[in-house]
Amino acid sequence: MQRNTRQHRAIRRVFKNAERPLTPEEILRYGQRIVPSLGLATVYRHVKTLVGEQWLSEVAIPGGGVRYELADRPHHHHFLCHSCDQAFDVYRCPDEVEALAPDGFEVDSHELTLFGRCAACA
Amino acid sequence: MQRNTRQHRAIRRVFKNAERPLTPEEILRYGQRIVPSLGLATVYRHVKTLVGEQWLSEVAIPGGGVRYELADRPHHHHFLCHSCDQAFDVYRCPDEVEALAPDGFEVDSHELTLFGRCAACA
DNA sequence: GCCGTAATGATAATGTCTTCTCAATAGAGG
DNA sequence: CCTCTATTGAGAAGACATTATCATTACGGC
Repeated sequence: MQRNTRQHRAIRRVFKNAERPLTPEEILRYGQRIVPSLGLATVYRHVKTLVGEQWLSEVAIPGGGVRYELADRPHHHHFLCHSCDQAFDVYRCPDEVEALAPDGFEVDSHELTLFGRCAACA
Repeated sequence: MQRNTRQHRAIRRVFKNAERPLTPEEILRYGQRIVPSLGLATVYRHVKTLVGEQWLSEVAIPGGGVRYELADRPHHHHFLCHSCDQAFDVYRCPDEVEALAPDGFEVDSHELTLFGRCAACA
């Protein structure tokens, strides 16, 4: 991952354009619009590297598969549309979440996922 | 699943005693304390049936595997300890969660998961 | 433009979780 | 207690996501 290949540029461009977390299949699909020959193995290879470089971060959504998004986004949560199965960002967060844990439990992070239908599907 | 077998009773007892969501492996381990010969296939068979009967419900925790819990529990959320990898219940919930979604999005459910160390591990 | 080699992409292999198969076992009605 | 057959349990098989293999391609320094 030291050469500046078309595939590498394409994958980074896909994330720069995306406003939401993407699955490997979505990355492949969008990337192939830029480099039609792009293969799934290359997607996985670069995603792994980019996560290691902290350029991407993993998004774990209950029920859905693993997704990835730019690591530099501020704290936020996600919405999963059960109609089109796409994930979206939610930039609002309930306060005092850490205080919800039972006594004696140490909270160091939290995930909030909303489920329903996105604006396009509703 | 019409006969009242030792295995069936054991699996239901495990859930009645459990205060937290269990993975298939945990169900197997606890169930074998009651019926030592219990096999994993039997666990999966009964879990599937019990979910169909709405006696159990699936708990999707980001990052962790699938877990199951009694379906009759009131609305609550979960805590995943990254030290012992056990899930726990959290019976407090932030208000107005549904209002967090962007305009035009219809929310019909939500999941909140806290991560950290449980009381026993902290 | 050439060359060395990193990157690619098709496919095989892997790992993990879940379900299927089938001979042996054990509920439960008579 | 017998008999019928649903259930069990061990292992095989399947499904799925991710990673490894390796011949081919194409960056990029010279």
